[in-house]
Amino acid sequence: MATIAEVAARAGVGAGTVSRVLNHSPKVSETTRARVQAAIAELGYRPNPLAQGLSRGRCRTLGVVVPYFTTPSPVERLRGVAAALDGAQHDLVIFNVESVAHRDDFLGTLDRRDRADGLLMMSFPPPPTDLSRIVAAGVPVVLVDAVAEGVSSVVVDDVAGGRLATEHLLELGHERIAFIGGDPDEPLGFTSADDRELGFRQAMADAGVEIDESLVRYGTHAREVAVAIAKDLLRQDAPPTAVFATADVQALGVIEAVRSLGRHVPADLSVIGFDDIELSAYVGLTTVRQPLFESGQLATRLLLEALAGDTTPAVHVHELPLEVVVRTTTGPRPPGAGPT
Amino acid sequence: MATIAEVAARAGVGAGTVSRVLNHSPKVSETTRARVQAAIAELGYRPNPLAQGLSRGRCRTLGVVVPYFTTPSPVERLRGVAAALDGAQHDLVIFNVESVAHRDDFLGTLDRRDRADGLLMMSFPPPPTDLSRIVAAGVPVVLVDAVAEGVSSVVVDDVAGGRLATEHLLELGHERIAFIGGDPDEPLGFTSADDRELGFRQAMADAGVEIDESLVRYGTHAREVAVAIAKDLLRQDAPPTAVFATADVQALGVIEAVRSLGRHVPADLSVIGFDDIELSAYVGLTTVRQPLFESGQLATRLLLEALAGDTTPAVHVHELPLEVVVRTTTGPRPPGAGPT
DNA sequence: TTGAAAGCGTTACCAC
DNA sequence: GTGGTAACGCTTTCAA
Repeated sequence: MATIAEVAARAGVGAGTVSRVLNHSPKVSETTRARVQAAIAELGYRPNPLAQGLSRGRCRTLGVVVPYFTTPSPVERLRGVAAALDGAQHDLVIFNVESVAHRDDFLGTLDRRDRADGLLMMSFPPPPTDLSRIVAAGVPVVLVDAVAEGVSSVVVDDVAGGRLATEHLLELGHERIAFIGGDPDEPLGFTSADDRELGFRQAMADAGVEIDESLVRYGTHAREVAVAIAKDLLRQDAPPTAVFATADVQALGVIEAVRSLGRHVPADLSVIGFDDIELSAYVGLTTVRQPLFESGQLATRLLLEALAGDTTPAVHVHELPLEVVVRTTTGPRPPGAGPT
Repeated sequence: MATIAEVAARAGVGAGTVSRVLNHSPKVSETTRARVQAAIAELGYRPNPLAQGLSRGRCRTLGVVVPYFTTPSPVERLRGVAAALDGAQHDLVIFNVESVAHRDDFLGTLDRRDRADGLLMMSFPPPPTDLSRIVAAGVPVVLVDAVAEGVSSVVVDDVAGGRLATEHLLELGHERIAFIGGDPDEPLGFTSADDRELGFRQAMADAGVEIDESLVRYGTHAREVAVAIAKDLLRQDAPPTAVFATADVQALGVIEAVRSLGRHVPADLSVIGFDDIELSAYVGLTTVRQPLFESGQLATRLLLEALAGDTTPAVHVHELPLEVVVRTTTGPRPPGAGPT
């Protein structure tokens, strides 16, 4: 592999000049530039990224810290990241988080420009001390689906989303509405499900409909868990006529449970989810759509901007719109469905 | 950020000694080691990866070159990669390929240890010249779902898989079997669908069943494409009673088409796919399961082995098993379904 | 406009 | 065992 020194020798110039040509410095005469470029071409020279990184203090790498990066929502977001990164001069490094230990490992070491030029953190609230250490170290950070003092973020209004979902069910005449939230023991502390619950409660209160707390459940995103919850819900004396699950993967589990009991969606149970993952369109799940792809794309753009400009862009919370996508899993409350 | 020099100064030793402590060299006395470690702890020192990389000629990074990394099969494979990488001292860099230009860009620049210590290439046959250039540069490569001279790979027997799928349908009594292969204009030159077609043709021939070439179609993995093909197939005068789609995503499109025509699976049409992506289990798709997760995991292990040992491991083609997973989308040929 | 040389932070070789 | 000191390959002053 040719080095800058060899190129310089061949072109009969100093290494500095080659570097200037490489970095499009305007202060190089046309003739030398041509000569250097010829030498570069002849030698098939490409700069060593490690050396550039060491010298410049950056490493042309974008890190994405993301829990369970192969699950549907993160994947959609990463699709957006990849799209925004296309053509940009940065490699995409994935820091997959599956436990608090993972998270702390990564966050503990990413507070320097030699590991990643910029960081995207997705769907988990970074511990404030880690975050501020990283920011203080001069590593630009953009949060997706989380907010924190001093860093830009891309979010949706989960409370409003919870309200939207609930209102949709209320409008269809449902009153015995079950709610399935996130795992309360989730170690990474995701908050969006809680916010959606808040929206659920607000909408119910606004509609003057009392919540039957026995219909409020929580569970992980494992399909079996949602299946079990739904079965239990349906076996009650007074089963719900509708369910709001705070994640599509849970909603899909609910549908599976309904079918396995020989019941039908939405005739016996209306189901609305949240996210609008790819699978949902296929299955016909009614859901609150959040722009997952766009969130990754926008966040990446913000990060690239922060990297490009020498002036740090203003900290801003970008809110993406939410929208109820009505498909086939929600319908009017069945006429004889118990006392209101 | 503390440097090795500062640590050395604080510990009252030379930088070399600190380096030795860092790299667990045995030739350091216990007392100095303790002193150095104390200094490291006090200063919160962590070595600069860029500098280490430059000096050592490696960069503790594993690159995965993968087309459409957010589609179901690659995602499953990446899950295996991440699992195998857990705890390993390497960052995961994704080189997402969506065009020949992408591919050539990456393959053109990845022939050096300063970009990635090792490379996984998934599901596309790397151009031989690129591959040999990379290998010649000393970058260990493992192929997944592709084979090439001189590099280890993890594969399945796609021909046998095509046979398996076809035999399953034949055993159910089907004879008018449609086939949906991959896009012949696919620019990256995936070959697995072609091999599966070969297996399809072999099995049909072995069973003495003639193939109606009007039932042999090709298309991309976009769902609409499979939907269109299936609709067209079903509108024929003598429609098929079964379909073998070489990818689950296509099979799902077929099912969608059947339903949209008011027909039923498998009563009107049996459908078998290939891959066994996560969605397939959910939908109940009968399919030929290939160990996607395991392929990524095994390939990563092989690569890590190659990186760890100073002796290059023997080149070997690892074949993973294939298996028909019978679920609910295939059934016996309906009695009155046309002449055999 | 250009060359020379001093970093950037490690590792590894060579003496002691 | 340990310190000193070249690399490693680039960027970026500083002079000229």
